[in-house]
Amino acid sequence: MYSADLSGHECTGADMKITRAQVQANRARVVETASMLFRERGYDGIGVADLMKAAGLTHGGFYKHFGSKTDLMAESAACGMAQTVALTAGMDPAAFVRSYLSREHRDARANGCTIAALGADAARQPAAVRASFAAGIESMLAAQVCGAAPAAREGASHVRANAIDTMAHAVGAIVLSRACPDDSPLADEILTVCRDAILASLNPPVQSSDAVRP
Amino acid sequence: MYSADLSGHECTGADMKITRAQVQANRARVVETASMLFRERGYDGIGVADLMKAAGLTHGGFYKHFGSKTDLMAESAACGMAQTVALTAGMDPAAFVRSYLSREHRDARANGCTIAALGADAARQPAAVRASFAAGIESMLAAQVCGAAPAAREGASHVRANAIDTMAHAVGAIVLSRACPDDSPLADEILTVCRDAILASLNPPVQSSDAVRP
DNA sequence: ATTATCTATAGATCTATAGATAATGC
DNA sequence: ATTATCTATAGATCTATAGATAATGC
Repeated sequence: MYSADLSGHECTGADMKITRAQVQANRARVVETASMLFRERGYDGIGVADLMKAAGLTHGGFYKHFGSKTDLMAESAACGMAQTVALTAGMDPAAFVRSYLSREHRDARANGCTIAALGADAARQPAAVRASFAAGIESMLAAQVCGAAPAAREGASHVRANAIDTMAHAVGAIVLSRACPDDSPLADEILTVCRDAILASLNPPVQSSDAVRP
Repeated sequence: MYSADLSGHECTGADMKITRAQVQANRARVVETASMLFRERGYDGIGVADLMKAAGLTHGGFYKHFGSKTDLMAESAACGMAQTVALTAGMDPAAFVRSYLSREHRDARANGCTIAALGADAARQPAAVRASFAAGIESMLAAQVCGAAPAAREGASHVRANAIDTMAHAVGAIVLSRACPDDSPLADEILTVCRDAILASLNPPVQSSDAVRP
């Protein structure tokens, strides 16, 4: 049901057994599949058997790769956040904010920000999962995702604070907008109001917009 | 397990049957209990049987009160958000922000903001649940929770935008902080950074703080 | 020989329903 | 007579494990 065939393994159903590299690839595929399906349905919204099936495997094999479903939550969260860091690396802050607070991002949970999709779920999970989230958040801050740049004018010590603040602001906007019904005017209003407010906070308050010209 | 006895019904175990008013009270108790346990454990984190037990009833009776678990999600969300509106009514914006972005609120999910606890869960639920969230968000905006006040200086049409923006900002800070491990320095840093940023946004940027004096 | 995967299953759960029981309200 | 609650259960799920199978890697 969940879109195409993520499985990319060439060996057909019956003949099982597999090179060392295939084992690694199978494992990685489970992690990537999980990172998407967890974002789509929540940690309690999909079981080990369905995750394995979506990755093209049977569920009995799961425990040869992972100690528990919780372990996979932690690993797939790291995978999802690394994906976001890679995807947004080198974006300028305004471009990042525009893309993060877009309808496209809001409506594509499975490939969107892991924190917005699963942060609240993570709060109810064991420490290992939350540690993975904290590490992922730090990696986003280090990558200066979330537009840390403008704070430079106030000194380097505020760069981090501004990045944290912008990240929280953006995450909250997506969470709020997603909680509303599809096609709800409020859902879109939240997105545009917050997008404009965050964009405004990226620019020195008094400065006009001609700084954008090269 | 879940704290005291919410049940407040005087009739002891065996003798069942109950006045009209008791029926209403039983139903209300289920809704209130659910609004807390859902916030604590998520919509998929507690079942109908345990909810009913926590309310002092057996699970078979559930479907005489509610059409489905989904119906209870929608109703208990409205209950939780009405509780927050009542609790914060008349607070000035700065006081609200200080209390919302406190460690106490972050660490008390069961009695805290329904949107921060369940907004991401709601996104995966049927339209009825999300409609309840949209209505609850509107009621918070109408109550000028989230510090709409300072926008007045820019004209009434911006009051609503500022309230939306502040709500998203605050929700995101709680979601982010809760995703981190207990006692994580990052969890507290997120809270204090965002609290200060939101408080600063409540005051005219250039103005000093002497306006606080009566 | 090792091990990744498979089939099959144990033991808990979960939502929802069916039918019995006993008190209210006409 | 009605109905809120109870006990009991159907039918699906869920996590995790046990043991069989078959290909890799020494």
